[in-house]
Amino acid sequence: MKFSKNQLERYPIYLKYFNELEDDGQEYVSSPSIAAKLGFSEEQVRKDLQAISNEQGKPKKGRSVRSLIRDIETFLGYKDETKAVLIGVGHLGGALLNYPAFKNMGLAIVAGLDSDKNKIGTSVGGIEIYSPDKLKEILKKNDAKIVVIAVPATHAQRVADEAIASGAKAIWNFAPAHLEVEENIVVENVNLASSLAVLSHRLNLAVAKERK
Amino acid sequence: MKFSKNQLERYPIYLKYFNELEDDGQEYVSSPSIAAKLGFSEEQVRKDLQAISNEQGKPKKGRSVRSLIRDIETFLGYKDETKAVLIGVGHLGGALLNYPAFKNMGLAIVAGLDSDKNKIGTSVGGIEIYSPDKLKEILKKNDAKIVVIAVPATHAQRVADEAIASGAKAIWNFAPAHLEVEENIVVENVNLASSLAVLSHRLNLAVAKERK
DNA sequence: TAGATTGTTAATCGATTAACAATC
DNA sequence: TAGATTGTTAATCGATTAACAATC
Repeated sequence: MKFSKNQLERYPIYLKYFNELEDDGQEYVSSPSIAAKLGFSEEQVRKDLQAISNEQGKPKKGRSVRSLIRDIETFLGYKDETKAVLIGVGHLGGALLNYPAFKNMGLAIVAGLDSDKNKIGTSVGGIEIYSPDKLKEILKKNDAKIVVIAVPATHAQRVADEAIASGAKAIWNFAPAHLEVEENIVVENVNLASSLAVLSHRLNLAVAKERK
Repeated sequence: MKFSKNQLERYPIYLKYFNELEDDGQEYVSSPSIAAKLGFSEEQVRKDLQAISNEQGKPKKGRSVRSLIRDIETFLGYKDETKAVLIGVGHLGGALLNYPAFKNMGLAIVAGLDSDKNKIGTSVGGIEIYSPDKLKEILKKNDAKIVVIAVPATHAQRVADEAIASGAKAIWNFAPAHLEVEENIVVENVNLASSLAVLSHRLNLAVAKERK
């Protein structure tokens, strides 16, 4: 089974919703109701859930909320802790170190790195800050494969190169920069400019439509 | 011409690259070279650029870097300032108020709102913080249509409802929550859980491949 | 039973890729 | 001129949607 980027992005959205349903004490949920709530088509919901669930849905009832939560969490790897190192403890990096939701997603940021001597040795969000030259050591010691990059765009490529040289296999890039990496390295960009481009374009369409 | 989400997301990536080329003094750029650099196909690059550019490309040379920059900036609306109000001046909200790149994208956050009395009246990243009950007034005074939501997930829906009731037409949602809004309201989510899901899945595939 | 919902197979749609003549 | 690159039209591919029998 192959999962497209769009499809993968939907699973955390389902999971969020199912957790709310469970908190409300709801035992079963049907594809049509999920579709209506989340704004997807019901066929898509069925396909998505079939692809990752072990338990069959029950005609007339739907699927067990609890088993869906378990199956999505397993699929997304929320059950086993994945370790990561963050580079760049500026405003954004600091916010990421303080982001409480990561631990529910199985992501543990084990260290923050920053070249600012005033930051080294302090801790942010309960996570210790080290000098960037400790990267290799820290990755190795923790068997961490993910590096989160939150440095200014001008430094992002250099930092990425260093991360890869130090053994990183995946880069979660928050810097507004395109990174060139060898093909066996995974890069996922959180590109606010791209997100804003989508927002602006849709807003313009909506405004134009209203004027009509 | 209709623009897909994916396509819209590519334009800021092109723009970033073209700005680098211009800084290097390069006058023309060809689709094949762009494709090689950014990891897109050359057909896609040609289609994307044709869709938004006024100037034709020149066989054997490519397209004028300067005119591409101008055309993408115009298309993305970077030339005229769009105003927004941010709600939730926590770690993430504070980072957004300090994010310098927004002004290059034509986005001006004119105010931050937070219910914390210790924050009200202070300024973060040069932007003043107000009480949330000032939302309507601030949106109106600035003719702002975009509300940036950076509150905890549990408050996000309520804040979104208030924003819409106060006249917001678009919501840039950084809270890890699915928002239900009327259909004429534009919502763009920056969902770190979704982004991480893509990263993790690809990393798992890459690791599995390596083991083979 | 009737009806809602499932799972599966087929059809559609849209985005991406390929092909190729035109051009500097 | 030869060759690289363009713009455009056609083909392919993959994701989404539709259709429908099976089932509780």
